Amino acid sequence: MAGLPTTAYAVLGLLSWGPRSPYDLAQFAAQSIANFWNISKSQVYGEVERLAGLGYIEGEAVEQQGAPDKTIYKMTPSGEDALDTWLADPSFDPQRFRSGFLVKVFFGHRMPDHVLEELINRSRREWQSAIDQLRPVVERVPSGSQFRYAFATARLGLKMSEAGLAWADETLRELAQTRRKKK
Amino acid sequence: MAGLPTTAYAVLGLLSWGPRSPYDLAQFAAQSIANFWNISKSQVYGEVERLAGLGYIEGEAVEQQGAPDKTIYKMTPSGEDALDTWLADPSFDPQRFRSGFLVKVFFGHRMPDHVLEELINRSRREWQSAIDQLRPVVERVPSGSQFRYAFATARLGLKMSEAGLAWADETLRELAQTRRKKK
DNA sequence: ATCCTCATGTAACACGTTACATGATTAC
DNA sequence: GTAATCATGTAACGTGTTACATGAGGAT
Repeated sequence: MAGLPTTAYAVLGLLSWGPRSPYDLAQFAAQSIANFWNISKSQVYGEVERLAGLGYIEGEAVEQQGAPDKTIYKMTPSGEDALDTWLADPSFDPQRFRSGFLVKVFFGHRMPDHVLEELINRSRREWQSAIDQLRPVVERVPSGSQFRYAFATARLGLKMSEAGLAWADETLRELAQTRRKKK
Repeated sequence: MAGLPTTAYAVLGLLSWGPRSPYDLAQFAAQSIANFWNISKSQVYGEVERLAGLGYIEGEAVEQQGAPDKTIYKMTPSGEDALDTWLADPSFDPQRFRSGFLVKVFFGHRMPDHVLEELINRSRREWQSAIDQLRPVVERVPSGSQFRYAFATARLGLKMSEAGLAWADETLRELAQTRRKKK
């Protein structure tokens, strides 16, 4: 039934944690769900527009000095309903993993070995830094918190990154071995 | 100065494995790189257009009976150059993971427990079936093959899926535990 | 006979990113 | 005092998905 894109519900959901301006929402999104659902700043502006049109949220103009005026949005009861209805539907939006890096690896037989190696090394660093960022988050999760599900997403991110790191190491070893043989 | 989107190079790269029609290319893509770089049918038509305009590939019309006529594209030498130049550049296009499912989990505190559980169960099945699909591929990789890098991407997919499965199991256990406490 | 899928392709639209714009602070 | 960043937002564009179209062949 519903029909709004996930991004719309994501914005709505973030607003369920308190009123915010689009600008703040974008920042909030970047620090919370961005690892598995990135939303660009402009998209947020678009979505609040749509949600307001549907009556799911309401905006209030706030004048400021020292910074441009802004609009702060907050959920309406009808927005809460919409969010909960969406959440109650267990239909499974397929997950997409998109990696230009892997496209290059896929054509690795056309690449000079050292370039492939450097590429994989970069991916390794990338994953390592994701791990460094997520590990502390996952470890300091308050176990009884009502937000443990939010943290669960970080746990998955961590596991995925660890898998990526392991793969990079494994593949680098294989590359080194191959090169030794060729010599 | 490159500048083409990854999708274009992906199509070009697939053509490096032999001439194909856009329709066949789309199928080929679906069976090879789709796990980390999905390309829709219509996109393929668009990209061959662009690549042909750049002189990277050439199309030849083929008449058929019993099926609509088609155009078969093949790489030109200048296309090979373009592909190799792109491959030689180790710049790192950041990987994006997109999962509406995780967005729901993120707001799990608003969901009835059994819905969350069902959702995670679905993701579990999803990952399990990815594993079932990838494991045989990874295991029958001919070790000396020039295509071992292509298989390496499947290995990563497998590791990622295993990580997802482990997470689902872990999270389901946690959920069950929480529910027991609440009773 | 009818319906479904295959093989080919096009068109419309929605999603998402990047670049632009602007005045106020903060940094050097 | 000049440059970078912050806080707000808009506009333009490119990417990607979904729906449409069509005739032949296979399935029931």
